[in-house]
Amino acid sequence: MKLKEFAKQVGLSPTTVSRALSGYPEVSETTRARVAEAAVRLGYSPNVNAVRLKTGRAGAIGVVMGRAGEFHFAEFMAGMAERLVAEETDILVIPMADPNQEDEMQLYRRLVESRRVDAIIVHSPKPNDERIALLHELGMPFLVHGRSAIDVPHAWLDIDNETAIKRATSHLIDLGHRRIAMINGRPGATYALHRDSGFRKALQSHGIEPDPQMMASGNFTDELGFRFARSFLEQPNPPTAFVAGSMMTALGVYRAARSLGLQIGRDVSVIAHDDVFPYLTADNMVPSLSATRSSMRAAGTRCADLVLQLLSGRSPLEIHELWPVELILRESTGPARQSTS
Amino acid sequence: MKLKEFAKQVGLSPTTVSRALSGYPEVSETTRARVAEAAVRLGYSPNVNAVRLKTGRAGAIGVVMGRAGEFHFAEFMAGMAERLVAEETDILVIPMADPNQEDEMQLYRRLVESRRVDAIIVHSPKPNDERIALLHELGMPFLVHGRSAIDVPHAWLDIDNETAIKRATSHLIDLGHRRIAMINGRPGATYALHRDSGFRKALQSHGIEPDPQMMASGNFTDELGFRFARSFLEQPNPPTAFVAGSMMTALGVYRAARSLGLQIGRDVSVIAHDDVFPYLTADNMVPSLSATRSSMRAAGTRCADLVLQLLSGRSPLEIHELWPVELILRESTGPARQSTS
DNA sequence: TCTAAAATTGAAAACGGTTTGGCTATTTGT
DNA sequence: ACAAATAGCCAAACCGTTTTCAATTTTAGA
Repeated sequence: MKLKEFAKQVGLSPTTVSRALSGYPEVSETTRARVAEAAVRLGYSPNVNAVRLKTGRAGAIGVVMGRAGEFHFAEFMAGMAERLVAEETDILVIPMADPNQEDEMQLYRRLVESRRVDAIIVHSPKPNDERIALLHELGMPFLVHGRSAIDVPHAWLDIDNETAIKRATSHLIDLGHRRIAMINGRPGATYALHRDSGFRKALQSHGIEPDPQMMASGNFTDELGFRFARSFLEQPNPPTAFVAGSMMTALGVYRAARSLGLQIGRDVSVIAHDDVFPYLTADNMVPSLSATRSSMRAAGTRCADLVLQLLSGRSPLEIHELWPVELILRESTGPARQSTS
Repeated sequence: MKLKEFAKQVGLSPTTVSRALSGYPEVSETTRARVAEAAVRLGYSPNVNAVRLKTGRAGAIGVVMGRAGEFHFAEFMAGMAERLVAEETDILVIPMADPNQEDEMQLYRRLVESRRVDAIIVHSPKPNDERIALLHELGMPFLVHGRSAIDVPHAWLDIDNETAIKRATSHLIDLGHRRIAMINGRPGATYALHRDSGFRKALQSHGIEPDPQMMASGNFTDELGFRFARSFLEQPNPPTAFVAGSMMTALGVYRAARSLGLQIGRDVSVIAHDDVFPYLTADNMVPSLSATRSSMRAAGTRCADLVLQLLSGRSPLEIHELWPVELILRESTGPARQSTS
């Protein structure tokens, strides 16, 4: 059913019908009601592609998905979905071919030029992120999930990784731990740098020298958690506590400790960052996992909200949100045992 | 840069330029080359919305995302992305408001009518799935990931859940287990029914009566895995083996067994279904987890491929793929211990 | 009651491409 | 050498809306 045909059925011009449905003020209330009723009855809905062509709006916000198949991703998108379901906006997932730098820029450029999305959400930015510079230059509205130090105005939402990890680390120090290992995320990303910084600051303020032998970084997988933890624990002077980057990493750390006969919370303490997944909860681990916690889903919802604000004209300069992170202490952290050496 | 302007620059008519870029045969090779070069040089690319309006193609395939934030989802999409990155097609994620039946139908109906997608992938169908009937009725191309018994022609790709679970269960029986618990997925979905069926058939062919006290189903979370396993193990006549629906469920089962001082692989055997996640691998668990395995990512890639075939005219009736599932035995399964009763 | 202003409605021009049908030059076949 | 076929290109119609601008009807003011 096309507008023209529908308009004829209702006995009005396409113009008026269009206005009635789009809620313009210059159409009488009675007419609007009549049109609305007829639309439902006859099952008319405007052709999206025509609307988009005419208005220039794409009705979608874009998210570029890397190859790594991050488990955070689904949760973030579920959050976005929660907000977007009420709007006439959907999520466009753009597959990224290779982690190749140049290709990625090309991808963003094409994405912008193709006008398939009204805005883009950029994930895990680096301090000097080319994508941000590019999007700004191209005039595409975008929001950064995470932070960048780049000297280009942009909207962002981030969690306070530095403070979170600083508090977590300080807490371990307060418990008497002096040899603390750190398993961080992908090197290069700002969030990893912030966590590193929080970690170092906590140590420093207690006069402890960070030991590069006990600091590692990589993808958030149980495998890496295990490998790193295991290798650290097998060192001559092993750590008594771990700060882990994710729930999966924590699973690996638990496994490593167990495999060496160490009891978590007594022989070794662990704090991890928890993005709050419905399928894997820190509280349920054995022993329950102390964690810095911030809901990925909530972030997705809020990011969607902010993007919508951006699209309705709010300045990117006003959109900066730094979310505090909870520190939830459970059984995986305990006082440091006396050194046996 | 618009077509008209670009055509003028190249010194050709819009018609010829359009044809040259779209690869129509009635344009000479030299002209085509010239146009292609100029397009790159001048940075011309057709307005997607105009193309879509004219051709009626949306250039996207739709996936409806439920609220549950399934962790499989991201992996499946990553797989799709692998295939789609080469095409001019992207993934449209449609947020689903409520798990409300009527609303979901309404959502699909609107999605089809809005012409935002060229095809839809339907997940976790039920034996008599209304969505399939609806999409068929509306004439929207779609592919079902999973299976349905509904009497409507449709393309599908599924893994052989029944055989997988049957083999897994049979293997446990061969090891001497007689009391085997089953923790299945969301009731209602065909895959869960197939698994149930495989489970029962294995028992039956060995003359074992399934015990409803040791069968449960629900979301794939570690929490439910733990709860069910724990309650089963605390029964007067506890199971000696578990068939678990997912990796997360298995984590919960491991936890439950440990919490009761039972050793996995010796006191209790566990087999789970593994969708192959990069961040949580069965091989790395302690003890390593025996599993029925099938790559979710590969399924995503193949589904994308099949949808593209569907769109280029292949009949849905020809598209039926049933993938075999590997059974990988590791340390979590072992011979049943003699009953202590 | 009559006119100016306000409230409604419509006709037609975009939006930016693709594609039908027609029109010239070339080839090709005999 | 000539008719028929083929290549290569273009003008114009069309896809289904939104929106400008103008026309018409009501309402308000004097």
